[in-house]
Amino acid sequence: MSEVATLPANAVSATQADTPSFQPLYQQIKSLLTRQLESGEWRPGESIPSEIDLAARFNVSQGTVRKAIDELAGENLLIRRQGKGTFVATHTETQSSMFRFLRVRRNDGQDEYPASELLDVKRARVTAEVARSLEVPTGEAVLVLRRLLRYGGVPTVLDEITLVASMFKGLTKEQFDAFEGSMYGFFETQFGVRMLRAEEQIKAVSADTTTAEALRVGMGSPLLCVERVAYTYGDRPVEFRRGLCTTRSHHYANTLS
Amino acid sequence: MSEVATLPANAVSATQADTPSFQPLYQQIKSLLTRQLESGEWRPGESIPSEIDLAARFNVSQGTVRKAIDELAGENLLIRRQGKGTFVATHTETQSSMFRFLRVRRNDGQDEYPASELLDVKRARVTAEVARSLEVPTGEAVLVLRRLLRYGGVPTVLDEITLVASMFKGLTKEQFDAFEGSMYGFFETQFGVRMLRAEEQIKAVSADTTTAEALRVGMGSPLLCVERVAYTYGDRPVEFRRGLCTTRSHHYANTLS
DNA sequence: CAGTGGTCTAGACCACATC
DNA sequence: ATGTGGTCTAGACCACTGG
Repeated sequence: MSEVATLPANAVSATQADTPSFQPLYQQIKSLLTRQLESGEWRPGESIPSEIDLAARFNVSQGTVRKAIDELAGENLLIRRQGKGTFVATHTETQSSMFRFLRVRRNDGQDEYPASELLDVKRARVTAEVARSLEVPTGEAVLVLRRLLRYGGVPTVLDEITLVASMFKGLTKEQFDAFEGSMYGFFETQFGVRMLRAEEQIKAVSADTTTAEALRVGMGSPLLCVERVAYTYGDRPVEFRRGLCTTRSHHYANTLS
Repeated sequence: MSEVATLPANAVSATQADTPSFQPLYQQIKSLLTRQLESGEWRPGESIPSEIDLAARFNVSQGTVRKAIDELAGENLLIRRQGKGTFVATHTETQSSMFRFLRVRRNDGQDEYPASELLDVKRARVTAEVARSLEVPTGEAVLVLRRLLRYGGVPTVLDEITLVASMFKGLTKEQFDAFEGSMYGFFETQFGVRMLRAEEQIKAVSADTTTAEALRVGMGSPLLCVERVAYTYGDRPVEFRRGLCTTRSHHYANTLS
């Protein structure tokens, strides 16, 4: 009972009839696991302890741990692999995990992953509008990356990415170019910043001169404007991104259910 | 044991070591429930039997039924309500259930549901392109509805909706106008066609003359073009929709996770 | 083979809604 | 008070993985 440091000494018992705001045991376990994930107790790609281990640590039944892990897996924080274990999700492993947040697809339905070219990295002060999205004071120091995605060599998406500078200390173009893998994989391994969730707002706009040139389309051509705010643990926003996307041979794909 | 007609006499036992393709019991229960939903055994909005009832009917434990229902609820086919029961999902009940598939939001973040105006209903033959999406032969008889969505009186989305005629026999503009509620609610109650899932492809286009007029924007203005294929039970496509959307004061919202 | 996650059971009790 | 879904347990066994 007193053997494990991570045991939740303050865990409420399963029965708590008079508690005004009832929280199930498995939710508490989930919170504990989330906190440990956030603190970096287990690195991305590593396995967490087995369900039986955790059940013993937390002094609950396996089924309760199971339900907590089920939810975390449903939120893509963990990945279950039968026979092997439960692993911390990462943006670095498979192609599909690297492009989990990319919704741009070919019109003919074939799978194709784009090549990314970082155009430049600049230090700047955040504008009022973006500051609101990032929940930081206006004028906060930020990094602004510009990036081009090419599908089969064809320039298709021009991204402008704003990051809170304090979380990405020392980020340079050279460091980025030396990295193999996706941008979120880069953030994860180099800065320990894990993108868990994002909200996107899509509009239609006309290409301005410089964008038209970069994407090789006519001035004034219609483009998708995809604005994204990406969040890490605790719903903390850490990235604002505005992507301009040609839809000659690609589209933005979404599933409703 | 022999009292209930719906009992699955052919349910495999829980253990089946040598079966090449193993299917868990709860998946079989899920299939049975899905079939009964599809057959209209329980109407949208009605409650299905309690977990205990179903467990007895199917001769399995309550936990197994629970897991089956959990998945169906996760797929939005059923809705659980603690203390009351489990209900067949519907597009007719609450505001939010009526607009479950609508992703157009105000830029300022306020909630607002649009007013719908059906412009016309026409009989036609399906084009090759749409036929492919609907998985019917080219030239199949279809209904084509045109509709305008207004947010706060401002025309914002112009939809052209193609339906396989054989599933919507007798649909007229008058019948539609007499109906209170959303379009999918109309389809559900009048024709028994339930939209369960949809895939959307989004592009940016320039407004043509007639669209510009309907949406009160300049000729050539950039618009979102949202193409949707909606599916009913068994992943059967039953609707193709092309929406043209102004994004002056609205946007298309999406969550990535 | 041992260890992991995945399924299934039976039973107890809790929270919520309704009568 | 009763019936519903929701939580939790303890234990058994299955399917998958890797040494």
